[in-house]
Amino acid sequence: MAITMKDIAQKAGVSVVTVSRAFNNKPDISIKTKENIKKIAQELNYTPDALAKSLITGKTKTIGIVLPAMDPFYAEVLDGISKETRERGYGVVVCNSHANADQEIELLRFLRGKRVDGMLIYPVQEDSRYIVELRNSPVPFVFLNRHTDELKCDYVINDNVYGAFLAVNHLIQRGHQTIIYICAKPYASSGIERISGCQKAIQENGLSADALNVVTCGETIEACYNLVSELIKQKEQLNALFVWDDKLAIGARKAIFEAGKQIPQDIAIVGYDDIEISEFLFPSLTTIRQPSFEIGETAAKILIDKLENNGEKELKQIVLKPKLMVRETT
Amino acid sequence: MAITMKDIAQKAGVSVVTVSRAFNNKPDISIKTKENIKKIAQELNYTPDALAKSLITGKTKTIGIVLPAMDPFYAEVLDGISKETRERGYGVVVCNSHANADQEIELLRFLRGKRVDGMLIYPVQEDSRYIVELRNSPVPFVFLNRHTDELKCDYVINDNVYGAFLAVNHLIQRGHQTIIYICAKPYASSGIERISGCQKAIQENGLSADALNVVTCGETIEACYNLVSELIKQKEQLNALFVWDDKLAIGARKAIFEAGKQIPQDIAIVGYDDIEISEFLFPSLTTIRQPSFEIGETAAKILIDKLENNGEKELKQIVLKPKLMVRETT
DNA sequence: GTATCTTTCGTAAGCGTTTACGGTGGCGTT
DNA sequence: AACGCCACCGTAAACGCTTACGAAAGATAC
Repeated sequence: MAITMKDIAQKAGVSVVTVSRAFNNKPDISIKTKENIKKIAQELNYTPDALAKSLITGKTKTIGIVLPAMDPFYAEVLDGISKETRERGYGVVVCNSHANADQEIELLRFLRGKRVDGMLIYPVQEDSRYIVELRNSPVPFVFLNRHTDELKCDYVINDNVYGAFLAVNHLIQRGHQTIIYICAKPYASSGIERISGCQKAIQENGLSADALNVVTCGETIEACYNLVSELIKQKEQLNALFVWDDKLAIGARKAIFEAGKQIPQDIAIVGYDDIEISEFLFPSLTTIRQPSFEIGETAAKILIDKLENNGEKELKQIVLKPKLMVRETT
Repeated sequence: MAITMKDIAQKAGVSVVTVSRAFNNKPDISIKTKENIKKIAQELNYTPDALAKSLITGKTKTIGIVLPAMDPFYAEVLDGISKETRERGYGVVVCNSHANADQEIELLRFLRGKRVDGMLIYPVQEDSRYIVELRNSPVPFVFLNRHTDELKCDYVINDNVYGAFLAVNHLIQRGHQTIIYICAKPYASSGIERISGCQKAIQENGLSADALNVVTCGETIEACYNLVSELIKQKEQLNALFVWDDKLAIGARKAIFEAGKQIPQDIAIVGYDDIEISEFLFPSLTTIRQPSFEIGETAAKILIDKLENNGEKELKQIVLKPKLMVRETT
């Protein structure tokens, strides 16, 4: 059994209430008693029971996080969240939905059960069940890098339209006339927006709509590797690739090199995210930098602000601008 | 305010106890009442308060996880843990110590406060404060991929001595006479063991001790990139590199390519971990595969087994064998 | 018709905290 | 001597749930 306040109270010859007050540094306990209590707590290696405390205060000082996967990109988002929550005295419960809508719902319930004060959610968006789940939930939340018209809520996203525009525009300015977009999640808000960003770049540069070719791909490196290998075999004029994210771009690169083609001479390639390794690939990867750390940090800030001034009802919908990082693959 | 059993009890015209019993499917509640209660709970979108439940049962059905960082390798360990915990009905609270001993201690306390049933710990091992912290803690735990002589406890590790041996032995058999080991954590158990594995390979192949050169490196890709760039400038005979992990190996590759050298013709390179992207680099990375997923899965299994048969006192110390993955960089 | 057993439910207590409120004793004031 | 005040601490109730125990009602037995 763990040590409780009762044990300390007994040993100190005071009541449990006095012990509680001593820990919370209330002014109506004498300094002597406080010190004595703290000394005894130290000796017994007492750890306060956060469950009991939360039960009564109604606050857990914890926020729940739901991510669809755990890869370098999400890790950076998580670091941003961690930084902010740590500074503000909050703990986090991180959950991985494995990009599965069922598990996502389960996790939402799990976190509600744990009475987290708020949630940061990177929804899968396979279907819209998560929306009814959230609508019926009393727990405040902020979306990470996703939004939906079906639910008015706070979010922090990067401007996917603009990001995709930057990528395709850059490829066109490098002289490419037909561009293939390898898209992993055409159903998610980010997918839809990026496709429209691609189209915008095509239009503004006066190319015809069929200059853009959107291909759907699985979310593993291997899937992208296989897909690009196939594309190279089939298409004669494949010379500009915009890939869903940097991770998949690694698969694409491999397929290109193995086909004996040069990057960027034969085929140019642009990724998305700018994860840490992108800069250190050889040739280094041209990509669209998402402010991943900042997305996490900002979302956490908005959520905690909201938790602490309960009044605040105003929606915060932040759109961060991505940035084109021109490197050696274009 | 969230819905409680009291609300349901009122609406159903029964007592709170009956509601509790209905949810736990006790046999002494009529089927009719059970169904009615469950229907009402559904309507009100009731979520049981896990805090209150845990307070009284003494179990949270949650295990705490402390990781020193969040990168592709740890993500795989985490996936292994997730799989096992999910199947056994446990939730997880994931924490990142940022390879910082102070934060690690804080997290250990945080998790104890949250009354997790057990912990899975990947200790930083910068100093030994975590040991006294754990010694004074009533919470069962299992170490992930680390161990120490100072504390008799359960762990699941990969055989670092053997892994390093495989790497260096492979380089020697490829004809290399002098080998540089770029080591990131010479103080941790894994670091110490890998260095000794390197030495063993040197000895068994009849080379003199100074054929091995251990260099300490920071833990970022950039640090390794800078280090290897310097090494190339300084050393004439640098032709075989064994690098701490695959992530750092990416930095090393870049430095080598930029210096105009070829891999593996001029310089051969072996990594450690075999993260997903290693296979898809070009040239693909020869590396030592750690069974990362399995480490997480096994550790979780041991911990939960221990939690569920309280009797079990026997220490489980599992050593998994790493595997040499020969690819194109050697 | 009484005794006994079953089924189905309620009452009371408690998990480890916090918070509102009340009480004691010592001191200064008049 | 009576009063009030302040510093310090205790009592009681509550948070939402579970568990042990008991009780009311119907069913079964003789």
